[in-house]
Amino acid sequence: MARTSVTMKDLAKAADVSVMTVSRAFKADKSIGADTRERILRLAEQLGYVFDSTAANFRNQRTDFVSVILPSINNANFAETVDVLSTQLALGGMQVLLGYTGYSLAREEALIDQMLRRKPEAIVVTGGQHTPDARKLLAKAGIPVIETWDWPQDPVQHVVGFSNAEAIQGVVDHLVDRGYARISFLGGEQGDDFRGMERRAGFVAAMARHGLAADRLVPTGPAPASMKEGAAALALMLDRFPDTRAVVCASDPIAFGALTECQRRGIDVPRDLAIAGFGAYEIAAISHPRLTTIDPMPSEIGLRTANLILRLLDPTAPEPEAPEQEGPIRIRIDWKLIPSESTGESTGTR
Amino acid sequence: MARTSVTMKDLAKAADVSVMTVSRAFKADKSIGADTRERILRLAEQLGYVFDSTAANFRNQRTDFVSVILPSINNANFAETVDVLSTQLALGGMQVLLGYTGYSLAREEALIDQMLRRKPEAIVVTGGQHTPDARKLLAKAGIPVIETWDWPQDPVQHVVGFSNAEAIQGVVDHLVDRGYARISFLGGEQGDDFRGMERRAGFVAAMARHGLAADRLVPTGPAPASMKEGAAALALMLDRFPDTRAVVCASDPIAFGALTECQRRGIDVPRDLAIAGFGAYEIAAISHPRLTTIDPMPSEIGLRTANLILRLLDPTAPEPEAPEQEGPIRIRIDWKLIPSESTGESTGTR
DNA sequence: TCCAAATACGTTAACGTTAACCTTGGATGA
DNA sequence: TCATCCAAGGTTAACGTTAACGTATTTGGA
Repeated sequence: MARTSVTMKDLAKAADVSVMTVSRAFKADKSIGADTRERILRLAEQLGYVFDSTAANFRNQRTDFVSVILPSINNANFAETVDVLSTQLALGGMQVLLGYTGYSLAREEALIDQMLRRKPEAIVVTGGQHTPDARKLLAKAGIPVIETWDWPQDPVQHVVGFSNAEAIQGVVDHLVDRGYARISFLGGEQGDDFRGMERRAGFVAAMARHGLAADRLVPTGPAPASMKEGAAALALMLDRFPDTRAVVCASDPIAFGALTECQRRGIDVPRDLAIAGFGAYEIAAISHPRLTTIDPMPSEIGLRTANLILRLLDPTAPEPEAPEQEGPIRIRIDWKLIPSESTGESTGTR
Repeated sequence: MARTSVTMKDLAKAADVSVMTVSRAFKADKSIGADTRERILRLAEQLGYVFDSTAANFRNQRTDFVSVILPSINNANFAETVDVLSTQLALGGMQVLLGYTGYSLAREEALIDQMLRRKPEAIVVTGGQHTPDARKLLAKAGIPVIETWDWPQDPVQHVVGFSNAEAIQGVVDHLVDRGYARISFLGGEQGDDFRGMERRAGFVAAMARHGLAADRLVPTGPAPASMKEGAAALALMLDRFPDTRAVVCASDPIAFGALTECQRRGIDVPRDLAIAGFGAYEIAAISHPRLTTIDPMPSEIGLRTANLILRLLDPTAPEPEAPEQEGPIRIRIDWKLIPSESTGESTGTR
């Protein structure tokens, strides 16, 4: 904190008014003369006064913080959600407090505990999977809790998300529709990577629904899966299931890694092998060939989450019938299948 | 903030002790009996008490916040710096406050102003370019100011960065070394994208140093340049300077976009055209061919910045001779050239 | 002309926690 | 046996801002 901090008291003395008048000068308060306000503001400039939000927040019992907990910021999808969320909340005067779990539920619990001490107005978590203690903390926090990027079977409170399993089924349907049958899955098997695991489960379910064997499962390492791991997984897949005609990947980085491995081996995509990803990363739209993928609408998630929070915290909002309990809000995000070059043209059975 | 907040006062009443004793129970304070502490902690659990850091921070005049201002979080390089920085600072009990400028100096100024009101312990900015008012705000903030990801000619205070111009010269040297002469540059021309512009300037200077013409400059759009813009820029370059044998790109996304455009056109990289990027993104290490690039050591920047902050704020640090003014610290990060497949083998003049 | 209402301030107390200092009842040692 | 010390607490006041309320002074309408 600044060593020599000029406070409102100093300003008041210099302007020969009360501290309250100074306070009013910095607010949209009409019960202060225009000239007085201007004089105080000019004086503030001169004395180098900086408004102390921490004191104001403390006094008002309102921090204007929103805690956002995510696995990692080093992921284009999460980054986009956070970008939009932060920007939108900033418009409402709120500041996001970011925390990273490193894909560990234990760290998530510790983070939630820490975050709650900062008295945020709301807390946003990624995924619907938490430790029992984390759930308890969230439930008793007394502030809006929003789970995102998932469609929890038993939500804590509000939800802005989608079913990863369903989205993957969209990919499988697309491949089956194009005539593919011998389909492998790359990714998601390890420990705390619940989104990856849910995508794998969705793959298995979708294959079963089509009467196809879903035993071509190739794991990648613990989350986050890198492009390199995608390449390695494809190599492993070719070794174990050489007659595979299409691969569904748990993420675009995995898919792109797999694509590069094909390029190195002279395997033509999609002629010899089709590849589908997940996430609609920038790379999917420009790689050669372009990757078929699922767009989970990360900016939509960020936007809807921000707007939900602003609405929940808006004191001027029209109270519903039951004054205190409006009930949790569940916003389902519509993922979009983006069919592209890497899963080829529809040409009968393959 | 939680509707019904249990305070230390409530806890004190329940435990039949003074508020101060409760406070001590939550600190590493030895002047409290082990049994009393345990009793209070258990009671806290029961009553659902949550420690209020905002009050503690206010009372202590210490927020444990560090403001970090960057162009965008949706950039793997910045994201990595922030990831490491946040994680490292969290070890010291500090929380990062993130702000995004969207590559606009005007927004940077507004952000700095807002951030300073939160009374952070230190402020980290990206780049050495600021509006005059922003500079003034930083200089008078009374807290450590660290400029990163750049090597400012006139630093505000501390610096953890590198010269983008020099780094690009490393790329040019590498290309010239491999025998390339007709070299184009893609990227960096627009408004507030100073890092891109500095890289372009570095390119021009390096070419001049080698006695080569540096007139093959192809701009991309305003920052951040996308892969798609990289592809478009390459197309434009081929049109304008068809005899080009190598392209230096202001970033890896641009370089990868250019690479895909080559693939689509049947241009063999590096046989027909060499491509070099900047940033050592994941994609550079796995694309086919792999991209020659510059690693600006983003995690190193984050780590060194975090450690610098922790050291500057550590009250137990040995005071230097002059008690108050140690003088600004300038940490130069060593970028690394990563030569790879996209700039081919050294085979004489091209 | 006179009173009510509006305008432009000032006063008081409080938000939850903690540094600094004070108090008490043993234990310790000579 | 008594001064001394320590462990384990308690008291007081303060961090900077603002909601709520109080008080002059001016304004305007009948």
